[in-house]
Amino acid sequence: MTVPPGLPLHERIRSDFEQRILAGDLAPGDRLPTEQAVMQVYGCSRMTVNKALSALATAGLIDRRKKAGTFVARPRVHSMVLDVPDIAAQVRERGQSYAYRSIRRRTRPAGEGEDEEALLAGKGSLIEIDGLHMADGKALCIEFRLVSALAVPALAEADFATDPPGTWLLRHVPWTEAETRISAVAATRQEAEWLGVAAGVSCLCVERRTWRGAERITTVRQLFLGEAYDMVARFGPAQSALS
Amino acid sequence: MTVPPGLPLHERIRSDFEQRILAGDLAPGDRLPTEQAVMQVYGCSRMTVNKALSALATAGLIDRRKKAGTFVARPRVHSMVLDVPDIAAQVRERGQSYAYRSIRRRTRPAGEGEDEEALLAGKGSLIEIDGLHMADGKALCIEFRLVSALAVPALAEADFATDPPGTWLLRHVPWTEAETRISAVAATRQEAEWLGVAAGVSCLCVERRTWRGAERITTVRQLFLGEAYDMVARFGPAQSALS
DNA sequence: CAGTGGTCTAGACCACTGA
DNA sequence: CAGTGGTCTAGACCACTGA
Repeated sequence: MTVPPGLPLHERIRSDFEQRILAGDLAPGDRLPTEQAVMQVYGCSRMTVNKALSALATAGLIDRRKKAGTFVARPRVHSMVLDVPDIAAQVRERGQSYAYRSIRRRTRPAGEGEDEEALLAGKGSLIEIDGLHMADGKALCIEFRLVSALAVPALAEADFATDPPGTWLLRHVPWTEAETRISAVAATRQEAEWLGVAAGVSCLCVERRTWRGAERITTVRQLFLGEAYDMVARFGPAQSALS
Repeated sequence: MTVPPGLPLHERIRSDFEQRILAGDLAPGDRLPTEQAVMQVYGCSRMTVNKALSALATAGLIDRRKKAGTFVARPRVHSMVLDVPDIAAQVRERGQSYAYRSIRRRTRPAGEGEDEEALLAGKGSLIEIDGLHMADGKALCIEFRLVSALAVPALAEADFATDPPGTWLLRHVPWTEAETRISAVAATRQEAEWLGVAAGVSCLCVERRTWRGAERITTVRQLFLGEAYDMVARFGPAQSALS
């Protein structure tokens, strides 16, 4: 009864079990009461209980099996929520000035036989956009981007004075799927020169491919100065699905 | 009617709208039919429609506002699902042999005044576990770990012959929250020596802090040889909540 | 075969909020 | 104030699966 009364009943039930699980009061493998039992405890209908427990099952906190019952799930290791930062916003948040500086922008045919480029271009050509993300006038990240000209016809008239290409694309070509690969590389001489550091400096390399439905939109390779940048991933057992 | 009949109705409704959204047939900002309208189309009760659309709202594909209606959401940029790899499993998947090689294992008091260590140790001491992840006898990753002795008393008797410390901890001390920080660093001379490479080589640095409820469990810093390793993050608009 | 969760109905009252 | 989604009920039938 110390619970805020504004909360819907199904959320209160969900939250109650969630807390008992997170506190370790209910350990992995433990059996939860049946829906019938929970109904009686909360004095509500079965649908309300089902809604609460289904949410926990979707979130991966519990496993439900017919006849057997409901059990606290083993924690899953393999997925975390990764915050993908908006570079411009993040730079400004730190109180620095942000700027995008273009290195190259041109349209060209896809390389012959190169699967990756051909896949991206479809039956059209490629738009190549390379540039630097600057923080307080200093290079923070160098970015090499390829965009399918067919998929994004409006790009020809795009101006990156206000928004860098990534932000522009997000605003104009909503994507549905993306794949990001993260690794560490040493900057090549050319890359280091653009970044204003010595060749061989360690960089965080982010490669991202983006789709809209089945259609490939863009491929980008970003090299961040390793010390100046990092990414944070958080995990609460699929909390994102709950709140 | 070409739909597999085995699918529950609410999932079919959800899937129908999901596909129309992902295909771009319904664009961000577009309004979906009201629950009343969907009821009539599918010839079902409102609860069934509500279950389908609520799932899409939870997944972030649609926004629902009273009186105004239901709308296709703008794609969110800021969260992706990061696959956190189980190093041992991943090495074996590549057909290589996996081994964990201990470098150091000892119990010591927390450093004085060091907030991070003190926080982790609580009122107890720290267990320090450093080691190498080996693939086919070659070092792939060096790992520096601190564990709260209070939080994990069973660790004293743990044997890492079969499972490396990370896997052991996961099996024995289910965590509820973790925070991962990813960056690129150059290996120090000492680190490079353990890894069997030249000093200054670029490494992917993964730092993770793990909680169980409010209690800190472990802190780990892993240095992967950048070329030998990468991480993949995928995004479908919170698909994880759906499937 | 009996207990459990999965699904669905046909209603109801309400809070919110845009017209 | 009227339309919309949020929540909840008191039932029902069913599929699954462990005893």
